[in-house]
Amino acid sequence: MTRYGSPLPEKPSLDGLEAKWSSFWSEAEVYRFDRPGSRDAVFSIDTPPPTVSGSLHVGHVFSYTHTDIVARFQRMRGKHVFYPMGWDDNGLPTERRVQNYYGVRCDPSLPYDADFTPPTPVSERTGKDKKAPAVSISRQNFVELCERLTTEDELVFEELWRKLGLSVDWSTTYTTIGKEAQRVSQAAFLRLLAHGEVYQAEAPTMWDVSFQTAVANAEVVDKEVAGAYHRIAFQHGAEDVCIETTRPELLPACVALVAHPDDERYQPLFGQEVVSPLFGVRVPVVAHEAADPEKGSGIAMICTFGDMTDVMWWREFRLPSRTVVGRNGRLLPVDFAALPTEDAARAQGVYDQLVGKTVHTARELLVEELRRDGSLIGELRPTTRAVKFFEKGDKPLEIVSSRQWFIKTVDHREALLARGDEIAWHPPHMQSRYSDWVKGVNIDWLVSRQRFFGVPFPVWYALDEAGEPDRGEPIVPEESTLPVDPSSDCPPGYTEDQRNKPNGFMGEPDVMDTWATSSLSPQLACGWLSDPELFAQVYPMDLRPQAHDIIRTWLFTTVVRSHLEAGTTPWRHAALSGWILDPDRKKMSKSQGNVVTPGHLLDEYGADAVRYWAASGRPGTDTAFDPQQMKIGRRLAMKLLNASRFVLSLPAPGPDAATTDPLDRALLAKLAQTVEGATAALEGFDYTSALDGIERFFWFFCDNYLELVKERAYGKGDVAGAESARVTLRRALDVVTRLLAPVLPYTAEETWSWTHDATVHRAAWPTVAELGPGAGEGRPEPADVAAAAIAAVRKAKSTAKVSMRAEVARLVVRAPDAVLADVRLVSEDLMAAGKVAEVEYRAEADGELAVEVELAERPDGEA
RNA sequence: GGGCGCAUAGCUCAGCGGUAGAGCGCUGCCCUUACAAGGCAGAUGUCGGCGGUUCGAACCCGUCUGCGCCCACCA
Repeated sequence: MTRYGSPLPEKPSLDGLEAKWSSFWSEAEVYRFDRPGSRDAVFSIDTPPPTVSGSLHVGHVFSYTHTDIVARFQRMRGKHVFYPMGWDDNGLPTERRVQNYYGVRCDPSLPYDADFTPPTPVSERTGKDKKAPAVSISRQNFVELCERLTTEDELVFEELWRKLGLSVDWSTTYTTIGKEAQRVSQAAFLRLLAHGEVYQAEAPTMWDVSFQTAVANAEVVDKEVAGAYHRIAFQHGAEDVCIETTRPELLPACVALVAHPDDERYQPLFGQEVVSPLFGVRVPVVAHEAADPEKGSGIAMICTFGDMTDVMWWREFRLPSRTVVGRNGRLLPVDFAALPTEDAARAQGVYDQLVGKTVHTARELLVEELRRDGSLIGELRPTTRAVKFFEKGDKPLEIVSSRQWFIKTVDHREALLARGDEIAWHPPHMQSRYSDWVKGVNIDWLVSRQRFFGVPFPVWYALDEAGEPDRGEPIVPEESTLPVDPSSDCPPGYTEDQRNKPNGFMGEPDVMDTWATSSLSPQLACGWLSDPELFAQVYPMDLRPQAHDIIRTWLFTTVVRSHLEAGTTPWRHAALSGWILDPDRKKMSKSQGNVVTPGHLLDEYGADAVRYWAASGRPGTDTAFDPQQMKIGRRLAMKLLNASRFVLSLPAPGPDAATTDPLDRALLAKLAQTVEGATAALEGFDYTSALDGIERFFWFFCDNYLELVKERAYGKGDVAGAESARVTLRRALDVVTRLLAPVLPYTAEETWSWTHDATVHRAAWPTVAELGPGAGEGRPEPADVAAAAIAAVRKAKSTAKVSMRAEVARLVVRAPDAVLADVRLVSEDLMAAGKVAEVEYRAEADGELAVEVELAERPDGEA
């Protein structure tokens, strides 16, 4: 169906509108982005690419609707709206989904199997197959499975988005793992490398032992974990020096003790050595301001590494490295003969039973030994403490020394802070979230991950005669050859048979973190490398909509990349949406199991009703999930259908019809105010206030105006009056339909199609000027007094428990002269609508409009 | 410990210097020729506490309390 327009139905219905109009929009390319040739005519949106690792939930529906309302408004204002959709199919979430979905795991040591058939998805298996162990597959097979599943998932997502009515141009989608994403990520990386903005370093970094990868500071979250203080005695001559620790298993990693320089208890020890229990290792006692006399016993172990404070002390005091926790979270072998120990044999004996054990087990074993040894003093003191976790992980992070790639951020802190001032934040207080984070940046952005499904770093290393890589001078490809995979592609000047051979080369095994790619979403979406003409017209972008919890990750890193690559902010506006809370006011999230899936909501209430609910959540404000609000939205949509049908079924006004009646003019004055208010609100991304004003007008239009002018519009009075009512009804309806179109795109399209030849979503946004001369300066008061008077009549009838059709013998209207004058202007409509026989006017010196209603006696004698 | 936000009718929230608002829910009435998955009407509040500024404060300032989020510390 590509022809627009449909007949006025007998009984309008909301059912089936989504199917009808979404296919029309698609076939007619209603939302296609056409290049205008100039940046000024464009409104471009950096849509958040949803993670394709499961299903969309109602929170997505919520925030994406907000953006769509803005997009539709801007389009109607005449902007060429660049509104692409990305799919974030890169990285760990996808890996995890593929593992669970197919029951596979990646083993990089396996060779590629070209004839590999994907296993039956776990969810479709029956009987004992359900519990079959995971199948090991090669890295390339694994990556192919990731690509296959994300492609399927993306189709499901797109279908839902279309049903919700997002006005995305579906020909402008991008992914974060596809060829173009790889090319853009690698090219941006190489340019940073050339400018010295990215570097690699061997350093202690936070490490997830389950995923066995380094993680970035921004991805770290605190969780409260139960633990206990262990009081452990070190020996100093004949005396004990007691420390308290929640991590006794790090005792063999202890390289020093530290106390505050002013702490008199420990001042005699500074510069001396103490001896650790069980292991007999001599460690120095040092003084540092950061040591807190109030915590524990006031003197602490410095271990390699318990936390980032340890790292700081280790660096400042140039302490040795005694690594005990390995990358898999298990204890590594340690050779005590190489350490300054009093009794290497005993130390080795104690320690060897811990090797290969998890941190948890090692702790229990070591505590037993300490107790037996008598160096565990007193009882354990239970405590809860915040422990750092990878936000997607479920085991505490360890700090592991490893070689990683970093993008410089610390050096640019001031500049990045200033970039924040160039962005308009909605709501404004969200800027402080950004500023606080930037001010606190104290380590560079760690972008490498020791994983499989990600964008590879496009570098190789030459190997010397001993087979050792020269990391100082990485071999890089020409930008034109990107993307490359150094694990299968050969660097320039080498042949494949030199791979991993002395005097040959090796590929960089790491991949980039997801954020290293998604931080380039503006570059990806706007065709940075592939389409310079497009890029010039849409970048920097107008709007970044996103949730406030990823300001420190996505928003921050995007600003970093734009700053370093283009010397600009990526967008002019950032609109931060809130979360969806369940009825208990908890954040709705998958892990909590309180997620409501949007599919059935759309079926039950209709897309417009769901959108209406979404529009009730202000920018940046967490909003409760509320089906009741969807019912109201549905009622509004029904009202639009019915009111439209009614107005359009009245006799059409003639070509010379004009708004002449005072009530009609007052209505247009009211509408002019509504248009002004809604336009200003939407320009400031305040779709909630806009909708509030529009809705208020629309209900006034239906409940009061429509009822008041009904009789006149039927043609029961003079011709001029009837024509004025008919033309005003149509004009107001036409305008209010366009005002509602961004929120209720399906319903508005349906009613619009009854009288127009082209989609409402490309129609011009209403202006005050089109309401005719004088509407902008017109007085809405006559409409307000008419509404107040008719309300008084209704109230009287309601109180008397009679039908609204009951006759009124007399109205007595008391008000100051100016108000009475307005009432006189609308008296004929008032009398017709209220079935009033006579109106009496009594002038008062001041005070409000007061209306007395005298009901007519009924023929049967009852009042 | 620092920062940000929030506290208004039973619920969800708007109002942000001039007589307390909306919707839902609740109660009552009405099958009124657009609409019964409707319509009309009604009741409901020391606007978190305490001070201050002001002719006047839900609104501005200070302070306290409670809730949420972010950051830091986490021996």
